[in-house]
Amino acid sequence: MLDIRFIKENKDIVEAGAKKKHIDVDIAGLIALDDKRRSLMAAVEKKRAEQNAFNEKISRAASAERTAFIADMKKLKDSMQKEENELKEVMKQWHLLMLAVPNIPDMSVPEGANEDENREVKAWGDKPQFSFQPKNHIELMETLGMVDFERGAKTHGFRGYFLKGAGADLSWALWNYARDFFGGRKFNPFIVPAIVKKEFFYGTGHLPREADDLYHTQDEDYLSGTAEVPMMAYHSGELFRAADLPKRYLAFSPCFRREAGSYSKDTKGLIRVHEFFKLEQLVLCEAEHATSVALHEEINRNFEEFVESLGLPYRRLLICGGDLSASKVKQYDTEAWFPAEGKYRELSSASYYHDFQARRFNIKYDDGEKRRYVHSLNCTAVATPRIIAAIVENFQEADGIVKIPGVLQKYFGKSVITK
RNA sequence: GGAGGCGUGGCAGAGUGGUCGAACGCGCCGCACUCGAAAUGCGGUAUGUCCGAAAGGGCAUCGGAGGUUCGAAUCCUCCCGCCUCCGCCA
Repeated sequence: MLDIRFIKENKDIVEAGAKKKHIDVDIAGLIALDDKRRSLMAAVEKKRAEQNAFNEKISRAASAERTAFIADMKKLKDSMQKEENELKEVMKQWHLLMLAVPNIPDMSVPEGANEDENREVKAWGDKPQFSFQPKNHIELMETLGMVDFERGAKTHGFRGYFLKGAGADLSWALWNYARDFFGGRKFNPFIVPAIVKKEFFYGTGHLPREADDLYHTQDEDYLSGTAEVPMMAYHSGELFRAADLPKRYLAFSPCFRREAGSYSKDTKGLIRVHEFFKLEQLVLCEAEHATSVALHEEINRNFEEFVESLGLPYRRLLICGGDLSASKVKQYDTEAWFPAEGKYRELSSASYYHDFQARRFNIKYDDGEKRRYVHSLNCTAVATPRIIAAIVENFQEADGIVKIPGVLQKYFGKSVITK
């Protein structure tokens, strides 16, 4: 959600932003509707003022006089009815249009129609060179008894999986390592609900756009695909002091994604699954662009350093306008190298939103002079099991065993996974 | 799941149809008194939105959404949350 005053004063910027994101939105129509909304409000409020003034008279009047006054008031009320109904209708349309206005992408976001035009801006690490044909994570993990897809499909269905043995242990090791790694960077650990009220998905921007990709319950609640939703909802409607900011959270939750519309993609393995676990970095900060930018770089670097500490080769993608969702200002993805496939796959996504989400969640802070909406940002800390697939593929040996990265060994308890 | 109770400003707590955006108290801010502080006295102290250069003014808001009424914190309906008891349960 943008500020209507900002939209009116910066019509060209808003329109150019939508165009860069390849989103159609009628800004001129919105502005015309807003003029209508304001004139209707003025008319209705004037009559209400009249009515309020009269109410005082009625309460003071003697009963004979009162009857006459009340008759007058009935007339006034009837004359108000039409404008009130019109205003209600205009407000409804106005809200819909306001929700449709996308956030403005940063200058540094490249032009581009879709994900094919995302820009690689950095690559780190040496891709492993194997003297043998590297196996994919499916074969490796099945052989090492880390995963069971067959019973996963039997139990859950398509995309189902069980992690077992070293697969389960490696998950716990990664969570615990991440908890220590990010805890050392001033993040507060949280375990958050995954079943969340529908309204909050509008706040983050996941609804209405991604409705098909979300599971929901018979109570009309939704299962969140990321802890970003409950973690933002946690502070909804709250007011901070500037001194309390920034807030840094490390939120752990199960994540549920229907993966509707991607039925033909990644149908095997642990890359694309219906449920997984994720620790997410989420930050709320003061409403300064420079602060948002600095924190965005920081939380993205946090993840890169986490991946570097594991020794996984990766690249950083700068997401182009056409692939940037409506609510975001800018996004980096971190992709790890998957040697068996011979390509990079996403491990993390770091985004900032300015006050776009905070307006919808009504999260403010008092800067000493006035109340302002906070800025919000988020970035993956670690998502299992996808990162496990990256680890086993990169650190496999000729005999099918997998070496555990040094930093993980004390959490995993062993330095190698063998049959 | 069943039964009952409750939701008012930063806190506490009145208010059951009419000058109620809301008493009293606490807290907080300013001023006075004081060398200073405490105590005391006086004044101020919600949010959102619209108009306005500003001063100021209008409107809305008593958990949320609707409704009844000339008029709703107060009455009605639905929803949400909290508390107590019963049931069930990791």
